[in-house]
Amino acid sequence: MLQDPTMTTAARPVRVRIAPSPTGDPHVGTAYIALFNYVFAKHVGGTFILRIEDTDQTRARADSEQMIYDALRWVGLSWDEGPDVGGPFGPYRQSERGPIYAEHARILIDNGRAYRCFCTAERLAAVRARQQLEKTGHGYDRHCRSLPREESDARAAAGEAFVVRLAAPLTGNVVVQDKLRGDVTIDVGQIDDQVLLKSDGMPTYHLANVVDDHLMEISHVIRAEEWISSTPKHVLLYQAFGWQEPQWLHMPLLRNADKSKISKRKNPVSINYYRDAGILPHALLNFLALMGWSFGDDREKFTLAEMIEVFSWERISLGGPVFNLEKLTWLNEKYIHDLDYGQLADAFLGWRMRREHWMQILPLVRERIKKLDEIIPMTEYFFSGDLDYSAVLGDLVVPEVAPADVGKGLLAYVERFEAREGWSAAMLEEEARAWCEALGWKPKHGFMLLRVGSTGRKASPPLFETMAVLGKEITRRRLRRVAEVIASGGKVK
RNA sequence: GACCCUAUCGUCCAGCCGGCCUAGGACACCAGCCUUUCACGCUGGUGACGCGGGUUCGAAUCCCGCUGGGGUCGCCA
Repeated sequence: MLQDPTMTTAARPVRVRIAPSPTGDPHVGTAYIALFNYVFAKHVGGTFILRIEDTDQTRARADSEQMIYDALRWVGLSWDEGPDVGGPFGPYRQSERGPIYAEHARILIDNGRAYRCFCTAERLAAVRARQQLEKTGHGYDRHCRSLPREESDARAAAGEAFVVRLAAPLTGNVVVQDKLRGDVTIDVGQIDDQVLLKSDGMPTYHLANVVDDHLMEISHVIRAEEWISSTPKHVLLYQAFGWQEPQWLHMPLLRNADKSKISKRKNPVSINYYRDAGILPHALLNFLALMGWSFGDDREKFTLAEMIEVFSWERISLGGPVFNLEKLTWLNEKYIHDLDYGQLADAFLGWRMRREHWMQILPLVRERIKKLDEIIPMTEYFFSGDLDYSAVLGDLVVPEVAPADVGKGLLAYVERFEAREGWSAAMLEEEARAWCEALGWKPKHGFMLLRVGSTGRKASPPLFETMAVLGKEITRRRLRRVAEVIASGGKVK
């Protein structure tokens, strides 16, 4: 009788997870991977878990976690276990699991599969620089690996700062058995003595991920392709602990039009953008399902329930799918047309027509209207996605600056607010003034550019208040797009 | 650069356990029909197996090489 390797994992209850890091806007890639985890789990009657990977103290953002919950629920995905709903394997927030990681790092030090490293950042930089120069190997030079245990213990006890590193095997191969791609064999010479525990006592992704997946009894790790090259390290960790590996499945990466990994420089990536731009949640989810997966017949529009019913890994294709806004829009149109009038009214009123949204807009226009009938025409750009700039092309200029440079300049402003936390009129204005100064543009020219770019008009309520209400997602998209319009001389629509 | 993944229309997918493929569907694009307008809808069209070697009676389908694309090389995830 042949042994089916999948039988061993099939025997385990299926438990899968999405493990986003709360470092910014809820990413469309998170929804994408969450979808496949969710659908697979539901197809086999398994459990879908949400775990928050917030081990990077410096990057975690307070509002990000809530936005992830909201965005995932908005598209229609819900989890059986997670920080906000609890569950038997908690806590589900890694920042609350510190002692667990420390304990496990300790286990590895004791069994010789990890060691303390006291190297300073400066020494590491020097090592890296020399490797660069001599074009020799790469990675940590294992300087501290041979430290006697007594010395290591003593220095740690004395309070010297250290990290814990994986003692990767020096010879041999590691095989990653990927259910989607077959066996991937890597020479251990490629594997670095990866940091497991940072000097602040927090684990790195590699340790936290492996420890949590094991403790939470995750049966299948379904994640994006970008993780495939660190998977051998994870396999090594499972071996070091003596644990059973989960089944690995690496999904293809969503791409920009130029095939690079999807990024906000080239594509809207925040789920909130699609929401604000008028995309229906089910349409977004359906579209994501089409990225790398096919229904089996020619069906392109289907419900989550239908997808769950017919789901199979065999229908995954591995080429990186380009996220195509036009096709999303077409699918969304189908969803809109299938709504009855009552549903359409509810969808529309629940969208940006909400009272809270009007309460932000009205203070900007009240002084500017004489009759109620002026409100809609005057505020139309608060309810649009992309704008038509054909009538204002002549105003998208800065005196004595070439269009290409005007476009580039505009992008520089976007970069500025991207680098800032929060979203407020005050911040936007501060950056705008500094931006004009840096470019040597008169504020009136720079500001007009921002005004026309974000509203499509020469006349608007106070610019920065307006941008604040428009929101980061819409503003970013419009400014990036108008930069293209300018640089192309109006060719891009 | 090293390692790894990947490769069918511009884009998303089907086909890939070899013949039924003069390669199918969808988006976009073009043309026509419908229509007082616009849109929807309908009909048709343009358009791809990256290249080179094998294996085979026969290859988009299997094997090898090349090339292209992507990812990863952090005390970020």
